[in-house]
Amino acid sequence: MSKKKRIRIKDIAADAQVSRGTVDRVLHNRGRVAPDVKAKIDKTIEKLGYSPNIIASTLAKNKEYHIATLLPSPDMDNYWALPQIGIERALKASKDFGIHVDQFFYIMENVNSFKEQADLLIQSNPDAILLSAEFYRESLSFYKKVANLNIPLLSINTHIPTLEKVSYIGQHSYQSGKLAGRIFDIALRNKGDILMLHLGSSVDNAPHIMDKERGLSDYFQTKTNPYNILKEEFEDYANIDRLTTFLYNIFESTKNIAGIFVTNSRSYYLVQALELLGYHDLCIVGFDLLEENCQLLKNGKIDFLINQDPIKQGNLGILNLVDSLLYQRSNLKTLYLPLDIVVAENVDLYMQNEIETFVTL
Amino acid sequence: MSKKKRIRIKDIAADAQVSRGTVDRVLHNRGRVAPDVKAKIDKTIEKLGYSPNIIASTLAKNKEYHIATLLPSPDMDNYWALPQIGIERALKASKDFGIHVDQFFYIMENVNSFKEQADLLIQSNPDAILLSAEFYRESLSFYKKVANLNIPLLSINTHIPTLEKVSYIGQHSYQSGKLAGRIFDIALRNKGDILMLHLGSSVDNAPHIMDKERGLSDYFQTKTNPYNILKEEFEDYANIDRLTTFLYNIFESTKNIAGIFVTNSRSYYLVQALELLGYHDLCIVGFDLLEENCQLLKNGKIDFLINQDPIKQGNLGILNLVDSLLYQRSNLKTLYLPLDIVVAENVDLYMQNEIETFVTL
DNA sequence: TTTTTTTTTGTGCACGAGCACATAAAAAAG
DNA sequence: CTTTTTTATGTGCTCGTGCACAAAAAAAAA
Repeated sequence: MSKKKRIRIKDIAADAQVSRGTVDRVLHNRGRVAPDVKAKIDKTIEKLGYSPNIIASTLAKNKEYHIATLLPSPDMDNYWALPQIGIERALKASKDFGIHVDQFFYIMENVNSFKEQADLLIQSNPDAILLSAEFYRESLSFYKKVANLNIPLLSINTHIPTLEKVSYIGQHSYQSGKLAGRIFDIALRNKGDILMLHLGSSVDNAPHIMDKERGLSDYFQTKTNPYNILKEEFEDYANIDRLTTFLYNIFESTKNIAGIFVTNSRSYYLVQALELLGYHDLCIVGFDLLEENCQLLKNGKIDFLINQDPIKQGNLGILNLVDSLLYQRSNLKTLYLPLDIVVAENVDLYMQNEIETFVTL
Repeated sequence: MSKKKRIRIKDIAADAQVSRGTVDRVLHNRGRVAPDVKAKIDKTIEKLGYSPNIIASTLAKNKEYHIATLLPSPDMDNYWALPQIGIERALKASKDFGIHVDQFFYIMENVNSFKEQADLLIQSNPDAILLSAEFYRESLSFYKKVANLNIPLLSINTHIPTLEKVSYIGQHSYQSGKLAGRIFDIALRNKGDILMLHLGSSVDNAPHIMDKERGLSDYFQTKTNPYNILKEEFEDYANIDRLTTFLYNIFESTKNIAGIFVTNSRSYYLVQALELLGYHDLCIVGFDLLEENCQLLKNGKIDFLINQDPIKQGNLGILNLVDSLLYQRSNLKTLYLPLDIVVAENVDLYMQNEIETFVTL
């Protein structure tokens, strides 16, 4: 509760008996300061403990920053509406700092639209980039182009570990597979087989999906495994009839399935098909708190959802970029967000939080 | 991607052909403006869409705010070190806005120190208050004193619903009891009894603990309950020998206990005692990600921890008060944070997030 | 009408930092 | 020992808003 006032440049100048301008040059390493004077000022700064007033600095700089995002369009995939909420919230908090967000959307599962939007993004000449690269190969060439620009780059949702220098905020996909394993282990009690279901296309070009697969397998590798694990992929998931037929065939050949792991946010499609088939006692583990999924969770049709917090991904993604722009420190690093186990009893609390406007500072 | 510039007071003044000062008076309802002029300016504001630049406003106001906190001392109870992390983080983000945090700590389970610190707090004449009132009766009288001050007041961790006007950020205790019920239901599979254990004193003066109790009971009320639920309270929990004896007696009289629900963050004491007694196969559900608890979770000695996110409670608590001070809007409301189910497979992700410095905007 | 009072409107400085430019001091060239 | 060049240091304006005070206009009193 000491009553010390915040130290300003002016205070340092007075203490070191120089002008504000000289202190300013020392602080920003602009040179043009006599060595002995610089030493003296450095000492004073150390002594008084200066930290810049970001408020005043922002106002004085009067600079505008443009953050460009490159994400899948929410129109095609409900999941991608969630990061938007976080981005919006971050923008609200930082628009007074001169931050603008220019959004570029590509069509999920359409490589060309990715390339196209990527080029448009680069043409827009942004000060920082937030992206989720859903295509492994194409994203590599994008990274290469961006590398020369020397601007902060951060990826969410899809971690490409090949490029360590690119920082990432999002789920630890491998670990989420392991977590799913644990959940099945608790819920199934050594009875029945587990079906791992990829509802979507070109899994081989999406490393994060394969990581989940490995995670689940590895979980059971460490113990004497009482479960068989089946892997299936189905592209035309939105066609419920075809999905139903597809599942029917699986159940015909494998009678013992007790749990199904849907490796993305589309478990609500699966449930529709299972309803048609009349399967009610399966343990379903899926991802993400889409409205549809949550409803089924409450009805007991889905047992567990693993939340990868896409809202927070968007929110922290932008805020981190803002931070690195304003403070021009490259603090960007990789951050794995928590994986929340969501059941009927706590889903509302997660949902409320997602709707609730957070503090807009 | 429209290129519209941010509207300033100056722009409104120009458009309405008045001076900045007049616009300022309209914006702040300071009066002293001719009615027709005010109407004109209001229309222009509407037309151009002004929103104040909080950066410039903060700088110009040059005002210092003092937020006082009244929380249990972390020295007595590790749990209370966690909100501190969140408070520290919030302070870092908002100190440039002239925010100061003055902390008052009371000794847990010592009513007098609460009253004493509460008085000191009021004497310090704060601009806003963050508190956790662990004593039901005493907190009521504190609320009464504070009500006259007419300053923002927000409570965390302990919700006193009797006073609806006091906003709250924290766990939904009742729901956390229900969640524990569900967890036992999944893990125990209709076998054995559940011991609900309060490690601490004067539960009758701590409504949030009683809410957890009700939640657990109610969960099983809705279904044909295969479990017996025992309730026990033990005050001298830090004395492992005595705790061990206490538990020994319980197990002697009740042979069928399969799960233990520790209603606060002190499950690591329980595990110490259970080790001495040689019980290894019980399903333990506790609260909060204390270092000690997390270690036991990874070792498999604790099965589940429910995270009430005390860090976020402290963080959002302060940030909300900051928000209401800076924007002088009373946006304070009650927010129930998510209840995270934490197991060995996701605990590290929660811990990493707690250590990791978040964006300091 | 003139003077006084009241109401309305305009202006200038401050907040703290950034940056351009002016001035002063020291070093190099004449 | 000047003059020129280089280096070092100081000053003044800017950002957008808030607020005190000055100035002007209108209304009331003389």
